[in-house]
Amino acid sequence: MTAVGPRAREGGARGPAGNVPEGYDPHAFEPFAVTVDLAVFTVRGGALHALLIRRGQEPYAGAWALPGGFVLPRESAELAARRELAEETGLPDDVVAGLHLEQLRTYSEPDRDPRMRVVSVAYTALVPDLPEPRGGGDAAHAEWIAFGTRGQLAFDHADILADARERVGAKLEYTCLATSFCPPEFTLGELRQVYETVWGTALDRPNFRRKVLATPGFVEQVAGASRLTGGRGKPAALYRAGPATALHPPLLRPEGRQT
Amino acid sequence: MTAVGPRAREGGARGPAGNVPEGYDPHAFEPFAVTVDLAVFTVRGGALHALLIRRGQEPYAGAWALPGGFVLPRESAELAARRELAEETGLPDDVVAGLHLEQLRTYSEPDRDPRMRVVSVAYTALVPDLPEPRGGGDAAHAEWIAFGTRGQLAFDHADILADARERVGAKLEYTCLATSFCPPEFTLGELRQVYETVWGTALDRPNFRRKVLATPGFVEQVAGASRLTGGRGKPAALYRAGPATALHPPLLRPEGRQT
DNA sequence: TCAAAAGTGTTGCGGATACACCCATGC
DNA sequence: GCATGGGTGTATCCGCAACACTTTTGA
Repeated sequence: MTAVGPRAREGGARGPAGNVPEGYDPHAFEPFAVTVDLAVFTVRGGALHALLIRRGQEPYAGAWALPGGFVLPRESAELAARRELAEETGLPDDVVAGLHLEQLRTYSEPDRDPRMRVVSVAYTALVPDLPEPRGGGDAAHAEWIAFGTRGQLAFDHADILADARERVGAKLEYTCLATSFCPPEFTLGELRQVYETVWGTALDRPNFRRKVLATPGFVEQVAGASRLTGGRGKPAALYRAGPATALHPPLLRPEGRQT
Repeated sequence: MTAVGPRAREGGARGPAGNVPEGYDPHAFEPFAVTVDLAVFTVRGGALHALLIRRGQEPYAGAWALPGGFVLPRESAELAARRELAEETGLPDDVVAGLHLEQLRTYSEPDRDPRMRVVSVAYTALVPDLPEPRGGGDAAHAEWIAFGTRGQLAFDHADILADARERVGAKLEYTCLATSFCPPEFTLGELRQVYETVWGTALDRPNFRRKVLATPGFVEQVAGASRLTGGRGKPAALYRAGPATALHPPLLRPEGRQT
């Protein structure tokens, strides 16, 4: 079974990546399956949640797994991730099209799937607290699980989820992505809770407010609108996500780091 | 031709990523080739250089391309990248084993290679200014090219190289990776030149020195050793790379950004 | 009247920038 | 001696953390 193609490098006709030697037969060697895995996060009730799916078959039957699926022959990995996201979350396609999807990393250990060689491109998505993921089709099996609640995850999905969580925490420091966790209109208190939940830290309210407002394009005030948040207290002004993507200067989490 | 496997999702036996539906035939669909591409950088003579290879065959015959190659059936992508790096640079295997290799991103556009579907995992490596890459085998074709000098690159390799360069610039801000560009023992002036070259900015010498020395584990002084650098001037103390990997606080490049 | 949350003001400390200044070496 | 690069000291400035304080609502 050993591949003829991959080793064909004779005669200076070497194959740099993205390059196929002459006489290469696509079917001559054991193929790689290429899939996408999705680490979809939301903030719900002061806790970080991930979208997981209960597996119904071996291997890892009964375990939780990340949503995902195969990359189709004429699809980029990002498109596949977006398609799967729409299927699993039940969100309308146009909403999914506007979501921020970030490529996390590719997992390619030879034995990560016991059945065959599967190379998986992992993506991270941040979504607002949705009513419920039950949209139709695959979404029926998906559930929001509080981070760290469930035990073992299938395959290497625990690694992927941990990597994704770490990345999200770091991203909040120097990008405007926190607004992706919020509904279209939100208060600064809600935005602050996103940071506090992901970082597991309490932030100084006045200073947080100043920093956010001092970054041009991070948030834009919705004229005249306000909303009560905790039931009590002064109604808070409402804001929309602004056009900015980067955060200068960054919003650093206090104290080295805490998980 | 259209895949039976990838679409097989009937009966709740859905296939999350890293998961293969029952009855899946690995050879039933058009396979994906999985390769690695390497963006290898060095600093030579005050300019950033990338390791490139001149293509000898169509498509893109005569154009420059990134080194890389196929991931073998029992190999992770990182291992493949390390193996290719050893082959292309002619460095001894044990040196390559210690080098920092970072996964950049995966490129999966369906038509990035006109011949077949190739999904490529790109890696970035930072190496000291080596004598010459001519070691043997493939390395004979590799050359260090000053960044931006050569015109069109093959495939989407110009995108990959640009992404890698951007990432390297950002990484210098908050990691200790700059020492990877330096020989085992180096002066602070050489380290500063790495930053100045990659960022294209002049840095204040005294302040740079203080920042580097203020970060525990970034560099360690080699006791008693010193070396002349520009031929003239006071001999500079020699330093080794320390055990630290992260930079707290970060070493920010002045003024928003300049390419 | 009290609690809770939003919003504003102010102060003080730490760190970085921007220099001035000495040291050692080659020409 | 002078140019060149290494190394040290220092004043000023800016940012931000920490906290006090006012405002507006529900109970």
